[in-house]
Amino acid sequence: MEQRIDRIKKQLQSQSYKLTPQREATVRVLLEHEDDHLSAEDVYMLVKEKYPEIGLATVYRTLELLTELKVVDKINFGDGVSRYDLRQEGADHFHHHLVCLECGAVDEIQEDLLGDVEKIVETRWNFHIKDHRLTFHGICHRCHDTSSPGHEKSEVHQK
Amino acid sequence: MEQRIDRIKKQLQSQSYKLTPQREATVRVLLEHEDDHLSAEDVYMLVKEKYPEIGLATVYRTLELLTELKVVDKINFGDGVSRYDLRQEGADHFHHHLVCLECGAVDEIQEDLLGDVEKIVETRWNFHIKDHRLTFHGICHRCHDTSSPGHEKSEVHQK
DNA sequence: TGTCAAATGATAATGATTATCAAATTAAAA
DNA sequence: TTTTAATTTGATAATCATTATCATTTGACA
Ligand SMILES: [Mn+2]
Ligand SMILES: [Mn+2]
Ligand SMILES: [Zn+2]
Ligand SMILES: [Zn+2]
Repeated sequence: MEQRIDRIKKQLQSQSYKLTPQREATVRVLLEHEDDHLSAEDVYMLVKEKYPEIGLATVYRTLELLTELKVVDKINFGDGVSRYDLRQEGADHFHHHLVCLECGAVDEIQEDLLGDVEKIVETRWNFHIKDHRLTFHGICHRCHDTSSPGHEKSEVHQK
Repeated sequence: MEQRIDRIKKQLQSQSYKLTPQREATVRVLLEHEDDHLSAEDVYMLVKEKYPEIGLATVYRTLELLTELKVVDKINFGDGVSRYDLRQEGADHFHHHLVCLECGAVDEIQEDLLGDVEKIVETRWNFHIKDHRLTFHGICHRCHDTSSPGHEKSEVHQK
């Protein structure tokens, strides 16, 4: 955790940005919720618990900055808000998502899986890939397994 | 074209919706701009040319309805607006997109390409796929081919 | 300690989308 | 054809996420 923050600090400083207390508090929230997909508002609420003076604009600015530095990825699942997803350190590709239409859960796929597809796109479309977004919509294993009557909703659902 | 509209009409009627003149005008605009990725506002402007009395709210409602019927897919490329993309008739999967970071052009990939990946996701994650969204971000063939000095921007760029 | 750019927080502004509601249209019933 | 009831529409207000503004604070450094 501390090492992770330290590396982000160095990354900021390498572009002559400072790791202010507000920025650090925001990064800590992101690290502590690595598996979630928080909106700016979500992050704001969580940071406030530890750093009540922080302003919403600062959270937006910090998330914007972290996106620029590729510390986080900004993603949109189609419910009118942007969500921010911490990148795996050293991962050269953004991970994929499984969005459940039943319970709203968002699960992650860290494996690449797209190697062959990207090779085809690069050569056949002559398109030089820098990044990608892959999201599957469907029924998650929890909703799938459970027989229809009275299966509870996941707590990980959006909105 | 007329046949295509006729089939959409039937699809609407099968759910007891009417193909009103406003809806037909909207569908025509979508068909005439099949390769583009229009925002609601874009559609509104274009429909107004043929049907000036139409209201913006009606366009939004029509696009919403067509999304429900899976005539169009709603997609978000990360510039604060939703875009509406006519589905290929009979295609069981939404097509993929290539977004150029240089000129903003959005190209389409109609081929599936994801067959193997989906098989893996279905079995290994026990996730029942209903739909997907795949977008590559990178440098398109036009910007790639052209040597850096003075290559013009595509007309297909967003915003 | 004094200086200056960077960063912050409060708040106003913007812009896309949605909600509201009275009027118009439509299809079916009488 | 008239009546009726439900659907659809257009104008406009409301909402909500995000961005812009600006006065104040902070931090690094001379
Ligand atoms: Mn994720
Ligand atoms: Mn498309
Ligand atoms: Zn589920
Ligand atoms: Zn390009």
